[in-house]
Amino acid sequence: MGTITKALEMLDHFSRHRPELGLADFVRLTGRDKATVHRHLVELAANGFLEQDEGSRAYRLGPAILRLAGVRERTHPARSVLRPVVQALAEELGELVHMSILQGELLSPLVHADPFAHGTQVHFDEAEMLPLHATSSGLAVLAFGDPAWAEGILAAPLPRFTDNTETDPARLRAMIAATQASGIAALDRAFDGEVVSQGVPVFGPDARVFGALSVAVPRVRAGAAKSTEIAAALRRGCVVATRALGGQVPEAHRALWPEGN
Amino acid sequence: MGTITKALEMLDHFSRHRPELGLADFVRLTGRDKATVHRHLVELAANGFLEQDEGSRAYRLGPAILRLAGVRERTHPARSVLRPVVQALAEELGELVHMSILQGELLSPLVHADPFAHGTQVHFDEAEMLPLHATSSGLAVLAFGDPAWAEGILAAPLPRFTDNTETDPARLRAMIAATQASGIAALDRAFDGEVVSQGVPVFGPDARVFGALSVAVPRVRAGAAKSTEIAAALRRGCVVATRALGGQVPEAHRALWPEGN
DNA sequence: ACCAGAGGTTCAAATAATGAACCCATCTTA
DNA sequence: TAAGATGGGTTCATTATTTGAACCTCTGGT
Repeated sequence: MGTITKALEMLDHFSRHRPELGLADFVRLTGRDKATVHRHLVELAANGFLEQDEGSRAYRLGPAILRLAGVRERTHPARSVLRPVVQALAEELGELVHMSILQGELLSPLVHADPFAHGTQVHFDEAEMLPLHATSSGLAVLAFGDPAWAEGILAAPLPRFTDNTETDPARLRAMIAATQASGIAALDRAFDGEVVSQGVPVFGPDARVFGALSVAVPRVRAGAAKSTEIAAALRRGCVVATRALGGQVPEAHRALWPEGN
Repeated sequence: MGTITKALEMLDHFSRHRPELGLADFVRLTGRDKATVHRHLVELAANGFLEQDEGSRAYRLGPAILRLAGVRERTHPARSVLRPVVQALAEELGELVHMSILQGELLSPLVHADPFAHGTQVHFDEAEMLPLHATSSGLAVLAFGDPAWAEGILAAPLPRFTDNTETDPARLRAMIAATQASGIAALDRAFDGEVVSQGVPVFGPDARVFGALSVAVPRVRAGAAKSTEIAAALRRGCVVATRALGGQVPEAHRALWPEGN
């Protein structure tokens, strides 16, 4: 392992619950010699990747990271980063794939790709906001977002879009539980009367739900084999999209969407 | 220079105008051997600090940076990072110092510190939004923000707060020019009839104005000596605050607020 | 007055970084 | 189409940088 990697890996030890770490903490966490660790810390700090608290001498993430993140966001915004991911999935599956981000109590479509591989296609409007309880994307977000927040959504009156739209909180809770168990949300004609869809959550920094990735198939083409194929692709997609955003899958759920790497 | 620094400095070559760089570009920019540069690039990419375009093989800033920036923002938000800067300035000068951030066409106070060193104090309300044309903070932002945007502000009717509030666009343009030349905005009783103030801009990522740092003094204590002292402190403050935010002073104006380092 | 644990430093020994030369594409241009 | 130029990437002996045991100093607890 190169010196650069050793130094950069130290940055990974910071998190919401560990905002500051001292020299001794790093020695424990890395298992490396104190002198080595100290030199790495000093060098990271000299470059602004860490800064040291005057009083406690503890280290925290530095401002240089903010600057670089600003550059990345301006030059490669989430949308342009996710587009190739969505397109690759769509081409692989031959079906419509879309990525939406959570905004308040609705999902806002960010990118979609339709391979036009078949005669019948799913209609998708990027300007239309998606409800949480009636789409597979939404179900995925409800299942892996903050539970108290999800309860709040279920508590409000829920609109019905088709005969298959579920609006009963108790049954929705069961569907959320099933999604939490499998890692994949699946809905049959709940929003559009001709569409069957599956979705996975996508996580942002600090392992919070950022949005969802979903595949929508015309009912006429849906089937067990196709469903299995899509689920497998989405499991990968969850990890790829999360990684592209600099996000991370919550530790507790990591087994649901195995790391390809 | 350590290996870590060599690798990290490569990240600094990315900017809005240079979102992607190839191996040969880095060789030119760093002057180092191609093999060395390549190994550094690979190691940075392996840690997610860079990612490589499949097609062009060029490198761009990677998602790991976003993740770390998210952690830093959650654990050390701008306000808490700037508080010690503002407090140190206030104690050094014995006067009220505040930092405000630009929100639309007004400045929103973020932190302030009052050393209570004298009998007469400046009244400061953190809940009150500050106008751009009548405060030194605002003048600083107008002077170093986007010129077209600043013109738009001057084009609208401007409220008058005291007898000294300047509302004439032509005269305001002259004051902006003076601020651009000196690097310090100064106003005498333009917003509060008893207060004299000076301000400097603070820049965020990508060298755009983020807000302003300002010192307000009761008119009765104002004077040439004090004004000079404050200006010197603010020149430093601009650089310190900008750096704390991960921002950068625009290249063209760097001489106005010399780097302490 | 002592000990434990923190941050930080030193210098010989050893490991990891280095760079000249090389390979293989693709793209220009003669 | 052949020769040259440019770009990405790799190899391996040489070299220089990183490494870690021991040491220093300070603070807080008992």
